[in-house]
Amino acid sequence: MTDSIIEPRAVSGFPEWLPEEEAEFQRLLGIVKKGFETFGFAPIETPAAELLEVLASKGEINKQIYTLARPNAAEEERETDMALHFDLTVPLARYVAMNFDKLSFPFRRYQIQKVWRGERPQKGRFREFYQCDIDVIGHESLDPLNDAEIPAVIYGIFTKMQIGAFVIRVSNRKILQGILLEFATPAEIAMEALRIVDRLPKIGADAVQHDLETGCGLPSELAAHIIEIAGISGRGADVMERLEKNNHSHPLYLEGAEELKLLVTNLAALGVPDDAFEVDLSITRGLDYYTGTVYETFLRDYSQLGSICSGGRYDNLASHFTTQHLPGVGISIGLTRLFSNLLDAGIVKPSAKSPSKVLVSVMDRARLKDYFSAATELRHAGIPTEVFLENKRFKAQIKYADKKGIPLVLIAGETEFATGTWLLKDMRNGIQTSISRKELVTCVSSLL
RNA sequence: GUGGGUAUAGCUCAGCUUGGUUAGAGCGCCAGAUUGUGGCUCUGGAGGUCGAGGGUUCGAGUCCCUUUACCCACCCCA
Repeated sequence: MTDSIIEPRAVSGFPEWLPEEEAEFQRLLGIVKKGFETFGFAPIETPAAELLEVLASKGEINKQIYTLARPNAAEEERETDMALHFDLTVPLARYVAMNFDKLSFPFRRYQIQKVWRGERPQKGRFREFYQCDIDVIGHESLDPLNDAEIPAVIYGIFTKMQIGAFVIRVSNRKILQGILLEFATPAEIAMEALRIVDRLPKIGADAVQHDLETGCGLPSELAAHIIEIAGISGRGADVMERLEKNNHSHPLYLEGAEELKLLVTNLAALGVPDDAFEVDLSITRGLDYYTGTVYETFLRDYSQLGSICSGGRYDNLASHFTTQHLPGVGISIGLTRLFSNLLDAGIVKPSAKSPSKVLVSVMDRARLKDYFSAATELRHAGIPTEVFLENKRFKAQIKYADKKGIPLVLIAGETEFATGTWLLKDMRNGIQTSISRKELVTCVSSLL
């Protein structure tokens, strides 16, 4: 045996958590899952790998896509056409196109899976991370009411997470697009202009004005007007009022305003309070497949964390895979990034290191069967229980419960066996109570 | 891809400017004080090729060069 050990190193950008952190992550994951299902979204899972051809359906192969390879495979059996999915939208498009005849529309699905991107990792940016997606896919058409319901899903989830005040910001790309088209801006230029406007909060009005003029060739008056409109934000009703005072008449503009109004007027009934919602016309999202409503969600006290959930409406999900017309609307929560930020900020705290609620200590190894049957009773009652199996002093057993965050310790030695009255110690306050062996489950339950 | 920074104990870091006995601290870990009781305290202990390679020097954790890794920011995004 060689005495050289390989220095253990994890791949940068591929995060992993300690048990007490992972438990918290799983708790949040459960909230997301429940939140999605509460709105009738059905879970699906697609493979980690797709054919490169499928992932590259939008034209070029994204620089950030990882392919799969077997470095030791013989030359002739090397597969180079498999790649890890980069998001969940393209796999969804493929899935819907393939199963079109078996799915019922509108199709409401959620998908919580890891995705992989070849990025340079840094704080809050990973190469492997969880995306939690919901989408509603319509066939031929999808009512704008679907757009209105999405904020309610988001609101429900982040409220349950108890991660502080947050705000869902919503806009509709058709509004700015309509204005640009009204002034005869070519479609591609309009698209580019929206991308620039998206950076308004980040780089400021002057920089955007400059970029719109020099980058897109917009007349300075139009650029200024776009910035003015994009600068509108606030309570839904107030923004709608301001928009109605504008005299724009382009059909796209009117459509966008109408859709936004539908969303705004239904929020209260859908359970989204005013203080968690804002219309912000500067939100356009850089991605060009969004065609109408767009969403971004921020924590009020930690806006520097960036958007914790975003998405929007698109015209046609799977135009590369089918001739069926499939409009949709969806959002994605980047749970890994959110979780890692929440941990750093101390908004979520690591939980206990073990799910165990009871540690059965073993004082007398000759009575093992008594300890095991007590544990079995507790387990049958659904109470996570472990028995201390190592041959160590009692002190070490108590210490173990303390370190693992196990709240209750069941104790029985010579005296207890003699009287049939065991001890139950509550580690949280140090209080130790004598309990009848027969009432074990009842007593434990009442302390949990 | 562009620009900065860091690398010393399991973890967080000091030591480097002004090179010089056995390289330190806090936390964590193990043991004991208390052989049926954790957290607090005290005592003791284990644990380091000072990222790697080369150079300068009588002598390098410290100075110089190379290299690798990681971190942060930009771009973009979740």
